[in-house]
Amino acid sequence: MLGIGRNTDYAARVVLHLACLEEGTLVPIAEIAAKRLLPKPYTRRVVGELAQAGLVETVRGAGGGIRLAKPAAEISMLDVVSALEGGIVLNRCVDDPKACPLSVTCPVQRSWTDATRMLEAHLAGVRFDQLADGRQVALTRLGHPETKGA
Amino acid sequence: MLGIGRNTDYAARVVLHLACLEEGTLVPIAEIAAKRLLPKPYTRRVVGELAQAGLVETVRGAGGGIRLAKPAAEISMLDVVSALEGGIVLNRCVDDPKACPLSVTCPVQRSWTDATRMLEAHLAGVRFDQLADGRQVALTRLGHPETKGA
DNA sequence: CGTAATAATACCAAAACGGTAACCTTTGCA
DNA sequence: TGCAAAGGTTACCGTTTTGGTATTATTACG
Repeated sequence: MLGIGRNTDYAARVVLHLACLEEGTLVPIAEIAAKRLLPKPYTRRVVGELAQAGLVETVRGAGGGIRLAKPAAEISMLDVVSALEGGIVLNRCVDDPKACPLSVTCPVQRSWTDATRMLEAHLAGVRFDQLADGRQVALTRLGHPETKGA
Repeated sequence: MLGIGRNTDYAARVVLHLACLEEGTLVPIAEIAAKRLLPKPYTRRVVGELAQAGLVETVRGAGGGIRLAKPAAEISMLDVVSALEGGIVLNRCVDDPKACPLSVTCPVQRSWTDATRMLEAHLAGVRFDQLADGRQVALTRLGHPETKGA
């Protein structure tokens, strides 16, 4: 099945969680993992990749945690997918035309490239401020009284 | 990297090869593999999945081979991807909303579904008669004198 | 019956996936 | 000063997938 991995899914949930909070709120990874029902140790690695990609800032030490590195409106789903999956390349020849020795006259290559660009454009249009819109309330209703910052 | 596997790529090349020929032309798998530079034994397995999906017909025995099961115009890239990848499901929750316990109020789920549908629709619009358009000539120019049927 | 072809397996090594565990480093605070 | 809370890093683990080969049917033509 053509699709993303769990890590990308988890990353999106982490970013969404942060986007739902007051801008700049610092939250420990463990708390996010607990509230969003993610495996804690794995989530730490995932967050590491989000940080490397510059989507999230981390603060070490007691009282530390993570926060968005920029406003939610400036973070798209494509950013998250790129950070975790290393980009969208539907077929090898999209990245490296020489991967296929018949590429000179290959009409399929063009088709893969078009599809890739279209998917990229669509995901780039999905921004986390939209996704987060009024969602603090929802989480609270799910049985997590204090969203710590909301 | 988010993308298809080699098998799907190979399958597309096989279908393209057949689409370039006179409708109904029977070609041995070995010949396609040779001309399109695909690993022979692997290609046979791939063709098997194309046949199971009803995209290709096989004829056993001496003088046998494979041919398209329907006109190239009725075969889309989505058909090939579905046959080989088992469908497009960008995130697990697209197929099974209960996969994520927070799905009730999850705005991201909608976003994955939209992206999936969009990609499907695009690939469904890529049909092999378009791709094959006038391509017999090209193959011949690449140094394969007789395309056996063209 | 022999040969040319696909069908269906079984097998394989290597990589990726999803996850856990352990340990190190930094930091705030008593 | 020293503990505890947090993230950083690394190693490991079992399972699945990937990409591919080899083998053994089975079918059909002549």
